[in-house]
Order: sequence, then C-alpha cells, then structure tokens
Amino acid sequence: MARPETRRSEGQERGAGLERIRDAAIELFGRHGVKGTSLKAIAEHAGVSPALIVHHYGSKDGLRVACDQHVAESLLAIKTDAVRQGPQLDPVGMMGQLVEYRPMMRYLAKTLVDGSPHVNDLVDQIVKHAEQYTEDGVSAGLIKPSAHPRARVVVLVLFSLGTLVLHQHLKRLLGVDLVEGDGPPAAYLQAVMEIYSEGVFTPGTYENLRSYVEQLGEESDAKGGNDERD
Amino acid sequence: MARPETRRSEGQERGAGLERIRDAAIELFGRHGVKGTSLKAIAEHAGVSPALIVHHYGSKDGLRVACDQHVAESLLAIKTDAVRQGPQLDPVGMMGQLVEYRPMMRYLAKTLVDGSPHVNDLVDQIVKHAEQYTEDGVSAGLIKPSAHPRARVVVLVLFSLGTLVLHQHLKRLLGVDLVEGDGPPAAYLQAVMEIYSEGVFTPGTYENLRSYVEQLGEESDAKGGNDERD
DNA sequence: CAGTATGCTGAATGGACGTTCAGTTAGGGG
DNA sequence: CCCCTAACTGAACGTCCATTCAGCATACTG
Repeated sequence: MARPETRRSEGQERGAGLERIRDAAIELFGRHGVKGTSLKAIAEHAGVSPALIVHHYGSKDGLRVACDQHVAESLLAIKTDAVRQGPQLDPVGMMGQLVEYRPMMRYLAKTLVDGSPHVNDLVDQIVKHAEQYTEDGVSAGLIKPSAHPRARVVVLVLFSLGTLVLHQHLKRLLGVDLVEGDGPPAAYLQAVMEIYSEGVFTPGTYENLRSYVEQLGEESDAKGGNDERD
Repeated sequence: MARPETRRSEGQERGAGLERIRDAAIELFGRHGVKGTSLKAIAEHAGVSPALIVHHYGSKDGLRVACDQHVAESLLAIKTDAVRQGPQLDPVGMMGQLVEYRPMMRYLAKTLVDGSPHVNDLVDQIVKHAEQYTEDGVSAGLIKPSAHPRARVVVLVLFSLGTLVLHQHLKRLLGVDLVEGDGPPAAYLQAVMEIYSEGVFTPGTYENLRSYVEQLGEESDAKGGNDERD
C-alpha cells in the first residue's frame, strides 16, 4: 500500500472509537446475543480492529459491562426524565417506539435473561420508579389500591418486561412489534388496557379463588421462606 | 426389555445413551443456554463421549432440535392432559412446581428468547389451548368476555411466559421462585389474581384511557405513516 | 461360529475466538 | 523540533469447540 494522506477509507475519524465501538456492541449484542457476537463482528461494524476493542475495554466482558452501564443509564434517564408518552399505559412497551432507543430495547430484551448486575440494577430502579408512580396514581384515584402493593408492582413490571423479552412471539402471534414497529402497538395496548381496566375474572370467580389463594399465603407464611425486601 | 448385566466403569449401562444425552442437554442448555454449553460438558454430564452425541444426533444443532421437540411434546402432553392444579390461575407459572418438569421449564425460559420453530409451535399451541380454555371460562361465567379475545389471550399467555423467562428477577424482587421453589409461588399468585380479578385502573381512568386507546386503533387501521408525538 | 450391525471411544482436524504484542501513525505541548 | 502519549493495527498465540475418523467391544442374526 502506498502512503495515503488520510488512511481512513471513508469518513472515519481518529478518536471516534469509544462510543462507536460501544454502540456497535449494543447493536450486535442486542441482535445476536452476547455469546453469539464476536469481537471481530463488532470491530467490523464499528470500522476498527478487534485489538482496539480490547485496548479500550480490556476484554469482551469489559465491553459488555460498559454496554450494560450505558443502556441502564440511558434508559433510566429518559424514564426519569418525563412522561413523554401521554398516558403511560405500559412504559416499557411504549418505549420501543422511540426510534433512538430501539437498539437499547433489543439489548435489554436479550440481556434481561442472562442477568448482569447492572441490568439487575436497572430493573430494580424501574420497579422503584413504578412503585412511586403507582402510589401517586392511587392517591390521585387513577389506580386501585392493592392488598399487596409491592408484589403488584413487581408483577406488573415483569409483565411489561416479559412481553418485551418475548416481542418476537408477540409479533408472530398478534402482528404487533414492540421494538421495530413504526407506530404504537395498538392491538397490544388495547388488550393490556382491557385487562388492567376490567380485569379478567368475573366477581364470582374472584370470591372462589380468594379463599384458595389466601390459603396459599398462609402456607408459605408458615414455612417462613419469604423475605421482605428493602 | 431385559437388559444384560454388562458392567461399565461406574454404573453406566450400554444403550441408555440417547435419552440420557438428551436429558443432560436439556439440563445444561436450560442452565447455561445453548451457546454457553459445549458438547463436552453435555457428554460429561451424561457419562459418554462427545463423539457419541454427534453419532446419535448428527450435530449440536440436531441435538438442540431434539431437545426442542421433546420439551414441546412433554409440556404439551401434561397441559392437554388434565387440570392437575386445582384452579389453573396461571398454568405456566404453576407448572414449574411439578418437580419432574423443572429442567424443561428452565430450558423453556432460556430458549423462548432465541426462537426455534419447535418452541414457536409450542407457544402457538399453548395460546390455542388457552383460547379454548378461556372461551369455556367465558361460557361458564368465570371469565369476562373481551372486546379483543384473541389479543387478550395472547397477552395473558405472554405475561405468564414472560414472568417465567424473567423468573430470576421475580426471585430477586419478590423472593418467589417459579422454577426452583418448593411450594406454590404464593406472593406471585396473589398479585396476579388481584390484577386479574379487580383490575388495576379505576373505572374513571378506564373511561379516560378508552378514547386514547381507541384512537390508537383507528390510527393503525388507517395507517397514515409518521406520527410525531411530544 | 462367522458376520454384521450398533454403541461407543480416543485421537486428530480445522476453524473461530479472545487476547497479546510489537510496532506504526497522529497530535499536542514543551 | 522532539518527545510523549494515545489511538490504532496486523500478525501471532493458545485455547476451546464441533466435527470426523478409524477402530474396539458388545450384542444380534443366521
């Protein structure tokens, strides 16, 4: 090779590596999973050499941690930020509509399952946030009070995150894409809203199940295997 | 059926390989994911050599397909089988309590995300099953009728599968383990039941959101294209 | 008993991967 | 200008992995 004045072939500048690498990693980790993505692939996607990634992040795992942190911070920032979505029916479900955050949503959907500390922190804070949000809703008379407030919030958040994780199935079964769709996932939101508004069981069923479930509660109390958190 | 008494090194019998290998694979795939499990590890866990796995299943992917099939068939069998659990509040959530199926639950929880044809089929059939089950419930007056029956069923199934997939988080946040727990996941079931019985939103909120969500439905029907929201 | 199919293995192969390293290029401050 | 630092690379290394292969041992068949 001759010695060109600018060695970067196409518009690539020196020093833009760190973020570019991290974003490429989030993109590919989100699409093919961490184990399914090689440093070489990330390097190509970012227009750098594999060695540079290690130089910057120490190791593949170091890069993964950096991605975790960045995704957690970013998503938490816009969550805390504002109620950007009108009524926040299903915050997590709606967030995929914000185009800029789609790669992070994909990343979340993939990494929520193999559990890293930072992603766990993110989930914890989403729950915490939802707890506050729910309490406010109860005070404002928008949300019904609950006999098990914390458990309800946790379950609601996991419902929401769960459908995000399983968005491929939602797409296949309902034709609604939480991550790639170009509009609000209407059919999904309609169903969710109906469930959360009207419930699913009839009042009679409620009464029948109540005794059964309360009995469960007593059993597990007797066993003493339940620890309250925070 | 009588097996000859050939002693292998340590209690291992000849010819017991196929199932033993497949079960070991389900166990390890479920614990560490498919990409995170080597044939060597499976071989050791099954007490055979890696070569034998390939001999039987052709390739790692062949083994994976066999696992998919077996898990799908088994779980579908007991689902179709009977209502073994008293009131089937959350069939998927409760199924992990059946000790014999725990490895399969773990396997499901891991592989639901990276989507294989057989697992997709399984999900489809669970939905189909739930659709029937729900219709019956409606007829019997136990379950409220829905304006979007199919969407509601899909969402309910994905809620259930979603919490299964995220069972580690449920464990961390609520101390309830859907897969390893030794009793019914009481706190989880209580919350689920409350949500499904009473709903979450107050009637007033319902009315407010109704117009919003129905508007979504119209938009997606008309499909105008870009929607900018502040 | 001979022959063959089958369960099974150890060793070898080739490729992919994460990581290391020596060295090159550019930039900025003295 | 020189030197220091930091970005960056190609090549090499060692490891792990899925897969192949030749061959052994056992069981079945005629």
